[in-house]
Amino acid sequence: MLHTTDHVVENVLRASSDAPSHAGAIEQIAAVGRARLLTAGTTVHRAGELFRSVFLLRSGATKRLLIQEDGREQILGFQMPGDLIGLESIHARTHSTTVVAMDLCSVIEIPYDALEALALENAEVRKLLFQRLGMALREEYGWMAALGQMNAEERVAAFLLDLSRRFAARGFSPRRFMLRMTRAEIGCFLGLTLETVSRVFSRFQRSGLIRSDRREIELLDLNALARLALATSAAPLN
Amino acid sequence: MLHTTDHVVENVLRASSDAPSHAGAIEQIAAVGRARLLTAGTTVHRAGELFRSVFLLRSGATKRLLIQEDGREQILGFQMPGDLIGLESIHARTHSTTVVAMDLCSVIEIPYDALEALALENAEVRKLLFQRLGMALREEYGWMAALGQMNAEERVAAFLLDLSRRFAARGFSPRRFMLRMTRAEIGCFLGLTLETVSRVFSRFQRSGLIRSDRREIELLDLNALARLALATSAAPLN
DNA sequence: CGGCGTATTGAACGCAGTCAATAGCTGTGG
DNA sequence: CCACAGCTATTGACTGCGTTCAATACGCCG
Repeated sequence: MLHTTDHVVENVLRASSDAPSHAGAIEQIAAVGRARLLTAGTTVHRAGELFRSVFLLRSGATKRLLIQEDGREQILGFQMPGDLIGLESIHARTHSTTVVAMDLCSVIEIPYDALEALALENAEVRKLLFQRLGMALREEYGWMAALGQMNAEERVAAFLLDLSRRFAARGFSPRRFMLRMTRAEIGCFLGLTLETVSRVFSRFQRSGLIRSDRREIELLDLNALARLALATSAAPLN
Repeated sequence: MLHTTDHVVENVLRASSDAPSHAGAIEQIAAVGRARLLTAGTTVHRAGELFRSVFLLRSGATKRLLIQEDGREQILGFQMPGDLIGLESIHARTHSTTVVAMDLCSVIEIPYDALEALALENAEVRKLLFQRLGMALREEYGWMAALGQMNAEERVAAFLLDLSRRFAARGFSPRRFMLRMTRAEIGCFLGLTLETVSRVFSRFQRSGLIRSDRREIELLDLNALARLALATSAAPLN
């Protein structure tokens, strides 16, 4: 009941992603791949590994991270069903980031050769690949602005609204959802500590902006949150 | 003598960029475009504008920025000769960022139609477009990690090393170069204030890491700087 | 029940921001 | 030629937001 994963599996086919593209192309891509099941904690791909495949996330949730030599790590984003994983390494030799399954994930591995062959004959697929790459870059720009300019409350608001928007794009409620990640992971993504994230959640709850009970979140005042997170990341320009 | 722009014009043909691609493809792309000259302060493209063209920077320097509704702005990166501008908006309706010339810039405007036609018949060009997009995304990941995890000194060190690496890739000295941007712009890029940037420069100079005289920078101890900026942004993994 | 991971909350500290004063460089006009 | 304005950079003093350290509570699963 509380798990959204199963629903996602059913919904991903019609609301494959927030990409402004036809579902057709993504299904054609999926058709040339092979399904894999990943348990929580296993990697989709790892930094330094040779690039061989792109992955389509069908169900579950993953996080992308960059691990520094000194051990510090930065979470670069969270992926949802319908997202393509590893696209940024196309025509590079190796992966530069690591993507880890946060729970049981169903992915479709699309070997690079098959993807290129498909892209060669299919204009829709070519278009989708560029769209997704460009979209990822534009989203990253938004988060860079968030980390560069916003204070803790604004970052958390932008984060919640981003999740809301992405859930909505997949046919789920934009007001009520389950967080798949810990406070520490949210902090690691937003450049904050887990304590600060927790404090902001509490503050938001006291001011009536959200209702938060551990991983369960309800956004009570989307407008107020949006006012806090004026940043572009929450409301993409394109 | 102190201006590097002229030299860049001569050098761009053989060291077109830090992209791991043949110069051939970039020249073929340039061939289908039309040269334009932009004075300092004018825009290459503006957020919200319809996407029509990609631009190849031939000489000069530009900055990409995201302007929030509340007026705050974040600099997302600085472009150097050989860089492609606007690629992230391919197959999107509009541009989401603004790119501004920081001095006299020579760019080649490549209309989208011409670029697509070229990409259709030329595998090298297709490959280059994916490489550049992926590279931009991976660099952005590095800067996101910098803003999320690094303190002021580490960020400035990473910034200087990134410039150094990019100048070197274009055939210039990696140890001695001119900054094209003000302290305020560096700060805006790194999520710091201009005062903090200035203080870090002074501290680096006192510790013998750099020699800095207004816009002129000499990196005296690249190793020490690299130790500060362990982050991936300065030393790409791929 | 007890142990472990996760979350909340408090108190004190410190890094970077803010405010402010000064200096230096550049170009302009008297 | 110097005076002056405007922009850029440097440096100091103080403040404050978010971190750090620490204690406690909560939930889940053996």
